[in-house]
Amino acid sequence: MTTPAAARRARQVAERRERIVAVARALAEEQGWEAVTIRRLADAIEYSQPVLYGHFPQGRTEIVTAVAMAGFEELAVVLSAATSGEAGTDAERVRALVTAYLDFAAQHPATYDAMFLLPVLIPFASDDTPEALRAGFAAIEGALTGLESPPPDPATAAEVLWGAVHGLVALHRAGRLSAGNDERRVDELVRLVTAAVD
Amino acid sequence: MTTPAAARRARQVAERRERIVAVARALAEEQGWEAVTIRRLADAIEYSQPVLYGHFPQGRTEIVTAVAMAGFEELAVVLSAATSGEAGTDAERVRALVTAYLDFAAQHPATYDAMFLLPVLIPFASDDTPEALRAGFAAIEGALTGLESPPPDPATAAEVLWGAVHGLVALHRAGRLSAGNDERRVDELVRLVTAAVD
DNA sequence: CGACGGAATCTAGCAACGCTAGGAAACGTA
DNA sequence: TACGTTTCCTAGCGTTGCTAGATTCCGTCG
Repeated sequence: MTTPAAARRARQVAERRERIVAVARALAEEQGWEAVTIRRLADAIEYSQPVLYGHFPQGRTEIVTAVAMAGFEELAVVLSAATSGEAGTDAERVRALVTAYLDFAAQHPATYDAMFLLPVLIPFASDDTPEALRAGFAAIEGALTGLESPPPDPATAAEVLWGAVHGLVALHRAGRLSAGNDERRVDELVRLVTAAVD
Repeated sequence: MTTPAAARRARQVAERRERIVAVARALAEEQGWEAVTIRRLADAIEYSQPVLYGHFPQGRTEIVTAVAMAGFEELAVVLSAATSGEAGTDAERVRALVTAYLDFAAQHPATYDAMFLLPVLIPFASDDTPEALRAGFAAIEGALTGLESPPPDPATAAEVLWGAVHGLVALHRAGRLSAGNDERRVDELVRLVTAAVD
């Protein structure tokens, strides 16, 4: 049986959990993930460190995972929105998708790191891959099947396009790409995807 | 002036430095970079920890950098070799390049991480970028300019292709791509690069 | 209302990390 | 053989993630 008090406690616990995730994400975006330590998080939420392990038994990795999951959900929304508009040429629609992805990565670098760089407790490419990840991938695949001459294997093509965009993000953020050339790289990528015919 | 004794010492110092780098790389490939600690390296070379800081004043990061540099030199060789054969169709030559890159990443995962994932003390996309990095990039760019219908902006196209391949490596190693689909992804990437016409 | 019992929370500490100051030892030179 | 420099080690600082055990709080029930 659930007494009112227990319900209230459960709510408080959930709220505190959210607060931890929010603080972790904000701190990561402001000062990088190496600044996100259990001690600092504990200070921020004004509890002792063991409390954090009550919420996240797997420790720091599980907190990073929570931020990553939030990011995947946001990214799925962003990509779906970018591909929902049916209008425009092939190139315009692909560009909208790519740009949306790049913008997301640029606006939330630390969150993006949690999603794609840091070790995290999410089952990928598996049967129980979370819905948000499937949705994001589906948006990419959908954009490709909607092309005038769709690729022969859309699922694989989606993986490649995803890889290409992720690669640009990774190299760009690591400072490996020529500066002030972002536009041209997008042009080139769009050209590759849309100009390829069998 | 350099006495014979000093020359011998210099040689010994250089050898020990190489030994540190070799042990770090081997340990990283066997157990991952998180297992590469100063204490363990010191144990392995049978010296105390401060000795390592004599060789690498910037600490652990500088050791990772040394491994990364070795990797960049090897990668440049591999890519040059893959693009040197003039024979074959466009698709075959691009495939050779891509495959060489993917193979290198698969065979030296930890080294690849040092080169592209971990924080490192190398000036990228700058005037004093090391020669090995330029050479690797030049190999990619060269393969593209050698196409039947070269891309309008080869340097940018090389960045994009490099990003695409790196993205595939990154996603693949993070377990984000469907298993047993590697061949098809390469097919698709080659298709994109070679089938694109202005 | 008051005492019990379980849950929630904190204090304190472990082992490991990167890194460094300061003293000891080894070695080349005179 | 004695000096002085270079090389090296011992010991320790501050930090990390994480946890065992004591303590405090709080809802429930007599």
